[in-house]
Amino acid sequence: MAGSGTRARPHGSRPRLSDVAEEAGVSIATASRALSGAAGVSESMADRVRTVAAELGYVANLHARTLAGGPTSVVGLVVHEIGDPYFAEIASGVLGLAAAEGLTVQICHSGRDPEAELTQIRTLIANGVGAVIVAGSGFVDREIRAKVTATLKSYLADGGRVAVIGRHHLAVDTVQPENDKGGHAIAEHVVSLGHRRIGIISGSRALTTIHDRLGGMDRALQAVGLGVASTPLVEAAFTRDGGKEAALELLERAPDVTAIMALNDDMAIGALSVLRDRGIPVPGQISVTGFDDVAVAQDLAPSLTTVRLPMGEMGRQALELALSPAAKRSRRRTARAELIVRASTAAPRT
Amino acid sequence: MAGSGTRARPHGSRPRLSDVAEEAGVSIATASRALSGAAGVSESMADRVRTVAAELGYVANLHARTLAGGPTSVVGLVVHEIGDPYFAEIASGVLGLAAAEGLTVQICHSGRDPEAELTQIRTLIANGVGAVIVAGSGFVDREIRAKVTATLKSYLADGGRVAVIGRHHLAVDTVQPENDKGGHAIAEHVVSLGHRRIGIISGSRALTTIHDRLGGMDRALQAVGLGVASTPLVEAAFTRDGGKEAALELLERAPDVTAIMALNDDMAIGALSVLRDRGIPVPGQISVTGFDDVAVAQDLAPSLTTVRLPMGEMGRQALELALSPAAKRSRRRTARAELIVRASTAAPRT
DNA sequence: TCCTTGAACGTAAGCGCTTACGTAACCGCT
DNA sequence: AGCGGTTACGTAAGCGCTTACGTTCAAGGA
Repeated sequence: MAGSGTRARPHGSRPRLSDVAEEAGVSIATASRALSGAAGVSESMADRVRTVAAELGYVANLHARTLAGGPTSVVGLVVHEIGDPYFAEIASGVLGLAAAEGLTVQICHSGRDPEAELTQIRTLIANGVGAVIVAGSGFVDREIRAKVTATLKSYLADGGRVAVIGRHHLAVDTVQPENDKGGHAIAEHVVSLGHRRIGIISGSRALTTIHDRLGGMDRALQAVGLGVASTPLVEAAFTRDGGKEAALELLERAPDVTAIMALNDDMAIGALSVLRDRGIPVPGQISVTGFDDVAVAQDLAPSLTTVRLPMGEMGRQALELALSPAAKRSRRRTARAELIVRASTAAPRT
Repeated sequence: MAGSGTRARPHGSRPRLSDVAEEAGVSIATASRALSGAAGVSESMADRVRTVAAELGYVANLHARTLAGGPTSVVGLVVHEIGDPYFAEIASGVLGLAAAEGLTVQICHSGRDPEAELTQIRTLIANGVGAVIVAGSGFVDREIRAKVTATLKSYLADGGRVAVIGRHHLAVDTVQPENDKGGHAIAEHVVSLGHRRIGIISGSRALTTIHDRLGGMDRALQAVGLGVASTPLVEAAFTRDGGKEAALELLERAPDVTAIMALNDDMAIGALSVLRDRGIPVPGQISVTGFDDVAVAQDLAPSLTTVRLPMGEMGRQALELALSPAAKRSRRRTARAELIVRASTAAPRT
């Protein structure tokens, strides 16, 4: 953990609190109180100290402050992959609010590796962040989940704050997108268009998000006598390339499908590219749907029918939860899923 | 800066170095040396301490370590907007290498506001990061630039490490994409197809990146008796919506253009959507080009002719520079620009 | 055998802050 | 005038670590 770290500068030319105090002719205790807005300093004195601090360009040393028990001003954010638009937009929401609150954010991305995620959560906690936000689906794996839960619990017990996005089984503050409802809506849209030979391209079912979305889809399919279990389904990486792979395999296994539901937009984009390469018209021959409504979904050709999730807002709310005083019971905010019908879906050819 | 921060937990149940030392029956100095791999401890003793530490689940307190003069393990990254694929991919490169090196990354995004950027650089430095990476075009504004430079210089003088991406005028380690060369390549491609009535949609020229890209384009245009100065050019926000706006205005001002060069992919995407809305065939009637080659460029319809920049690699290299020991002279690494010809460009109708 | 030497470990002094507690001055009250 | 109660500030004890400097002890040279 240290190895390649750069060495801290010895003193630096940065003024210290003692410099400010001396210059203002007060004790460092008074200076500290004045600058932190604590009680016990006269208004005139506080003003004087603040002025001197400004003149000297004084900025408190975060490490010293935190070590001494002051307020923390950094929060941690763990995502699967920051390069993904889904997570990038969540991060953007978090960063936006953080900046407004004068906080900075430490971000880790796990590359979708459960072990790495656990390690990173621990690292963030060790780094002394005041709050941790974990974004992205949890892993179904019992053992990992137990460890994550235990880690977060003990962090909470130590006074840390935690919020998760899309992981409703953890008993902590949660921002939960309506994965089930969204899955239901999109599947219902597809069947209501008349599709009955439907294929699904999915990420790993080890992700709870997938599980929930599939659950919603299943309900809609059941309503017309189908079901996820009896539907051709291919699992692949939850990415564009995974979508390509899955689409290829799906077309092989079930060449007669009239609709393909992808479990996120990235996979749908991959599927679209495969269909384009094959010269299969969308939605003429096959309809395609996504999930998330990443920014580019509207710019694809055909523009993508999908379920919109307010990613930025979700990030923002997660931070809000994390910043609000801890509650006895864990709170939950729901992020609405909204069906966005665009040009990639149509009734099947008869 | 403090205000909304959460309060640091008082003790927490986290084991401290003294706990490890006691358990192992040594002094904390020895324990510290053993864990940091410093000399002066016998191998057997070091092993014992490490074992105990592992058993106790000991993780060093970052703040204490840094305050005491240990190595820093967090680096700062400043980008314009983390939600943009361009910056998200840079961040992904940084995070990837950082994780491998056992470092964590504090990310700020300025929302393209020069003042905010300066503030955030200062905040990161105040937070005690060991290195800061500033990504994204610099602002041409003299005053701001001087302040940024001064801030980074004094940070460097204090032993901090700095690397910038795409800001060649700062005398610090730089990863520089070939903006000029890329601009030249794409413009040359367009004119070589036969286009002579070309429009440009651009972000603010206050960004050095834009300046450089336009410079390259100008050289290519000059070669056929044109030039940026005599070319219809619309400035707007460096985003998808900015691209829409700019495209609308451009079509009004110069309805007879046969090609539109956008200064990044986001703007090109916006332009494409306007053209689609208007029913203007691309590239049938108007060719469109972008810049950056964000992931979705290949998935648009038509797929986008653009200039590829290795964003992830740029981020990675920036961190590499920042981690390598400081050199007397500032180093520069060049990120190659590569023309990617896809389906959005064609010869003009005759 | 005595002294030098260096490896191995302990002692303790901070790093720059926050804050519990102590102290002095001052208020109004009886 | 004498008292308790504020208020405004100073003193000093850490927060959990790193590291310069001491100390101890075994090995080696004379």
